Amino acid sequence: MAQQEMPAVTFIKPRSTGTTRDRLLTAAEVAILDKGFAATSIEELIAEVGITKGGFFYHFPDKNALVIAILERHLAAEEAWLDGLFAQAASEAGSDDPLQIFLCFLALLQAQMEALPDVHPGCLIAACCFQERLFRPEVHRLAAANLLNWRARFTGVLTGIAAVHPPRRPVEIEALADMLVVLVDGAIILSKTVRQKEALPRQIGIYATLLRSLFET
Amino acid sequence: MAQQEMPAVTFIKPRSTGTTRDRLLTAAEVAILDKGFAATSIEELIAEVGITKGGFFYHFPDKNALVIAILERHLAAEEAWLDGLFAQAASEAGSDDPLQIFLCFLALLQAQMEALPDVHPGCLIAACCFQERLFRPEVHRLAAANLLNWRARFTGVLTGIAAVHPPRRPVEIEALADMLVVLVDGAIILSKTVRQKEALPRQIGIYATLLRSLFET
DNA sequence: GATCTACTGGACTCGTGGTACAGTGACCGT
DNA sequence: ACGGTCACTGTACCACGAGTCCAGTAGATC
Repeated sequence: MAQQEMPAVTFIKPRSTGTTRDRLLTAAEVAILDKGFAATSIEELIAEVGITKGGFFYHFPDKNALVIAILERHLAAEEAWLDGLFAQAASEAGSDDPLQIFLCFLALLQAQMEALPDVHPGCLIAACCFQERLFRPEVHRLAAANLLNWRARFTGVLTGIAAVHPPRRPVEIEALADMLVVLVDGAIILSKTVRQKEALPRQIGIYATLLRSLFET
Repeated sequence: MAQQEMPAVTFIKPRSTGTTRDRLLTAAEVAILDKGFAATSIEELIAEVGITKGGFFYHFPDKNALVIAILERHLAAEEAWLDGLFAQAASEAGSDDPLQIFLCFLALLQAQMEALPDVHPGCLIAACCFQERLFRPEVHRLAAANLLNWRARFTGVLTGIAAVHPPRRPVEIEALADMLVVLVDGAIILSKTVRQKEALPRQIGIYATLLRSLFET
């Protein structure tokens, strides 16, 4: 059955950088953020990476598994990035005051978002959120774990701040922690939709202002 | 070609309420919010409404046109709903102070979100945002117009407030207006993802607190 | 030399979007 | 009573993408 022509033209193109699996993940992540999960076809991914369909299904049992792998890789990277930003803020704040350190963190975050060349590419978690039934529960669990992680992180920081600087008005610390996450996700939607990349850094800035208004003496 | 059996069994089932087109829109809106656009098949919609594929394409040239129609209907309804809430707030505030009226509006909004039986079904605009390439530019334009409308509305209100109550700290009024929209969209993502319906009303509440912190004397 | 890994290549099924078009029952104006 | 329009039905058909199956194979490892 198999025709005997061109049997040995394998591995001509350079494997470029990273493993095939990793390059698939990267190509898929970019494509999903750009145009959504459903609009991203496996055929387009394998064309970009330079493998065949069989090769794709060798790595991932289905499209869902691909999303799960992307999310796992993304969450780890984000964790490291957040740790780095916090460490940098702690060293640059020039103070031990948790409020000053957090404000410094927010300024760093804002600066990074401002430095993006284009509107923020989007939030994987949000993208998953609106595709629910396309995914297995595992995807949902990963997304939830990520948001709860942010919540826990910022709740800890804000609790520390409130202990030193009693808030001017009673606030639920956890809701205030959620607010930053919510603001980032919401601002990504806004900036993508109205095509204004300033929207995201502006929201971070205003969050800092409101924190000052609430905690600073 | 056409077989002559069962020719006249048409219109047996009651047309239920509303036009077929409207019932299609409603079914599609619910399904899209529930599981996303891509996961919503035309076949499933026509089965629910009780028409055939030909009937669907009689009303809409394609799936995109369906989304556009849903968005248009939704935007009009939302406009009316916002007008109603503002009017109710103005009459219930017991004051001419724009800040008090806006705080009353926020309280009403919060109460409505609290009263939802389940997590908020989701934001059509956000759902569209993460499906970009599946849609024609028209869809994107409608979504952007909607967000800009909210922005204009709240910017007007907040400008009026700032004129009477000079803010404690300098803030960009427009960013503060965006913040409410951003908070609502972001909180919908949060509440859907971690399955906590309180997240949305809590964010509205905290927005009100922060406004007080900023504007109240 | 045997085995394992990471694929290739091709054939096939199924679901869904979308096209095309002839027919038809109910209603509406004349 | 007649013609036309509206709102569909019913059927047939194409394209495309997900996913399955599997035999073969180049290169590295033991």
